Amino acid sequence: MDKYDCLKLENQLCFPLYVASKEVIRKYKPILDELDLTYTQYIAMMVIWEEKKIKVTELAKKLYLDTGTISPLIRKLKSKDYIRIHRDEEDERVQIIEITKIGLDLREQAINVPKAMMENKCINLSLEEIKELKKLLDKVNGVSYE
Amino acid sequence: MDKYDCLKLENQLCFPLYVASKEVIRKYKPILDELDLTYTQYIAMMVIWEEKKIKVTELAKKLYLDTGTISPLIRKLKSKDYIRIHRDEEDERVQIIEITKIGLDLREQAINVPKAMMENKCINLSLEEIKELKKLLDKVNGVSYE
DNA sequence: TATAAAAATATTGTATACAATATAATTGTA
DNA sequence: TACAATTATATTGTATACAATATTTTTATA
Repeated sequence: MDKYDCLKLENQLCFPLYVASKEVIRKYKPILDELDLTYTQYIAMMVIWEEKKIKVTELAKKLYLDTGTISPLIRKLKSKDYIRIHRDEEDERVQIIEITKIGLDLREQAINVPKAMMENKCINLSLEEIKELKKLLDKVNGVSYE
Repeated sequence: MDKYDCLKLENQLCFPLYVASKEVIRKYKPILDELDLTYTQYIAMMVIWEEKKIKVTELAKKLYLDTGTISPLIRKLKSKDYIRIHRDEEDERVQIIEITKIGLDLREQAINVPKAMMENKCINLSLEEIKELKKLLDKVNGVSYE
């Protein structure tokens, strides 16, 4: 018990958080490789599949991503023809993302991703623990349920 | 309730995990800026402060980092004179990291980092919740207590 | 004891991330 | 209605990350 205890890796919350995030994303990789998607591209597509049409700013906000990350990300998704991009006629600053036919087809394949993660037991927690973990993380993120 | 529910962002565990990790690291930034350390450099220094002397491979293992990440990381810490690096005489492949005087001095300043994170209420959880969250994350990471 | 396998690093390539800065379009206001 | 403030994006710079590949040294084995 000395004054340096607060600097021990094992006493941090941030570190297991950082490790868990990276390790879970790493487990997605072989599964997402089959869809030619990275993890970041996958969560972006999740939003786009849901919304069909969304402004770049809204997408960035939902994903908690910076403009410097979003710009090349949507360029990439566009180059894969999963999305189309056009300017808003009402406001020329705004870019609107729209899902393409190919993007929608990808969704059908993507349904197997969560299934595969489950089956490979990629997260070693019970359903109860997963729920509890998600609740705590949402609280950290300031996400509230109504 | 349709077949696409499993692809909704709000139904994922990975996403709040990914967001929480990034957001917590982002909150460290202004505090670590004063020590001229990035988050990754900070957790590396935590290990080195504790061990005083450690092989690169061991450090990489403790931090769950790839050789492609560790190599430039230790180069950076060396350029800041926080560490010294020399080859193991027993095994010429091995690099040994050692803390310097400057590196040890930094530790005294770093003691204020966890304090500052607390005081700024950077993580909006009770002590009880933090403990529970850490326990769940450690389980995800396959870390066990004895 | 050659030689294959393993271990420790380094390097290259691709993809994030975010801060800071810049630019163009829009909106608010004196 | 000029002009400042705001908004939406893009770009640049720095730092991660990890997979794949290469190199050097050590160890294991035929």
